[in-house]
Amino acid sequence: MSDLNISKTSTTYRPVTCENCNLENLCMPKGLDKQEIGGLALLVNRNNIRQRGEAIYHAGSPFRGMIALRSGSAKLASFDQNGNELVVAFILPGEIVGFDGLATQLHNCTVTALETLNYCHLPAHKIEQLVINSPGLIYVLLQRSCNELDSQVQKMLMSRHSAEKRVANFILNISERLRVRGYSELEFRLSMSRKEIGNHLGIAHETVSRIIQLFQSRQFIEIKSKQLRIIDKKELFNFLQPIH
Amino acid sequence: MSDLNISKTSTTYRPVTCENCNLENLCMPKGLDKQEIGGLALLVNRNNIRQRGEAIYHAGSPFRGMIALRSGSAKLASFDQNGNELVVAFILPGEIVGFDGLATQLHNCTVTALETLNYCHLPAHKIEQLVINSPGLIYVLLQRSCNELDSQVQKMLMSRHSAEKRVANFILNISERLRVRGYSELEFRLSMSRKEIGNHLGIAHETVSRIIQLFQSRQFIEIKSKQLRIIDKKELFNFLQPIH
DNA sequence: CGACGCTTTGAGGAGATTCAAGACACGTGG
DNA sequence: CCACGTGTCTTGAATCTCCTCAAAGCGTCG
Repeated sequence: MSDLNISKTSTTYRPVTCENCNLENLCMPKGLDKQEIGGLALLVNRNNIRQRGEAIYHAGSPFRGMIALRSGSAKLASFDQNGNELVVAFILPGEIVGFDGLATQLHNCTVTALETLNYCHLPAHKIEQLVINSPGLIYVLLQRSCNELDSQVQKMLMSRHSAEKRVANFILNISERLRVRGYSELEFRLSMSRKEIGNHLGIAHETVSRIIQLFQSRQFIEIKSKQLRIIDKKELFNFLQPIH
Repeated sequence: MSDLNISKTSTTYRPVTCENCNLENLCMPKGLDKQEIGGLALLVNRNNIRQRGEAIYHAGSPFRGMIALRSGSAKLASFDQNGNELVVAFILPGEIVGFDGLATQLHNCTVTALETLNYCHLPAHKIEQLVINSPGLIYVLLQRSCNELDSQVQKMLMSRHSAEKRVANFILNISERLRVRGYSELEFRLSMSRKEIGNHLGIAHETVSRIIQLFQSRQFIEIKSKQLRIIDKKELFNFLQPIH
């Protein structure tokens, strides 16, 4: 609380709105005019926090609206009829979730914090207003949704490849997404467990572990627990080639 | 041409538009008011035809717009860097494709006719008009896109299961989609090859063949070449249960 | 009718899983 | 600050599912 007050009285402080959000062009406003961004700013709830293990929304619950992650990371997971978890995606800052509930008005997935995170929330009941007042934003959501479809197809393509290629691609994919968002692309923390990685990639967690050790033994990466450093990006890319 | 003229002078003839399309509630107009449907009718090109093996659009080509299949069937396929095909989905009447090009304005996938087909086409350049003139339609597209995402997650869930469960689920999935669209759910023609089924399900075509024969030997189905009859739907469902 | 592709069936092998057990890391409480 | 316990991670060995390769049968279309 005291920290917050200091910030508020600081001369450099400005409240974070959509206009000056540092996720510009990564979150929803991409491609909108200033008027529309201003309108969006009035609808969005900012600065929501979740601790590791806490959910933002649950599978089966009514559609909550769209969520834009500002910091931290999360996993998006679905469940089969027996309650087995399927990790659909890992979510990084600037990425959006919520599409899994938009069509049916019931969430298909659960979003769970992998570490302390902060997010913006566009409530479901305000989306209808946007259809009339800011159709451009709905179009942006449509584009985002289609981006998600594209990346699902990419994942489907990867599922045809060996476990080694999947892990190499996974590391490079996280690296690239962090780079685009201004984080270090060569050194970062894997906030998810081996089990969650394996679940997401469709391989056993023991296999993930073996392959990570293999990459380390070949000096492609250095791994200490969850801390990852990419030593030889080129060799990781080579792993994706047909010869392997 | 002469057939067309006969139709036009026939007293029972009415041009097919979005207002009287027999795909009502399956194609895009779902949830739109009459004015919007009328507006859409002016933008859509109807009665496009492709023969078996011909493409509606190709991966890598500029976004053509949205396609609603009216009759026949198609496959939606992506390709990896080595040109290997990945069958992303099979498309049945009333279903929509085109999302793979909407975000990037370049198609990610190729759509190929599996048999003679007929489709409606909403051209790409007219979609921008819709954002302003008929935001409701963009919202419908967003919902459809999210439906696609949901079904991709379902496919991801199935990929965790055995080859037998995948084939059982595939047959039941086609059956259900045909039923919803008013076709026979127990007897139909599989317009795709075993190879394409295997590619889509992530298993070898020999495995598909073996499992289809297994199902036939157990009297769950009857298969003659591509003609399929479901004899015991319940037993196919049983195959999806954990005990198997 | 011949050729080609699709489908079926068999045999052997490879990659990944499962099971098991020990090492390690982390958070808690003494 | 260290001991402790729990969950995560690593490593090994045996097993299994499915793939690959091969060849024959079938269907279809020019």
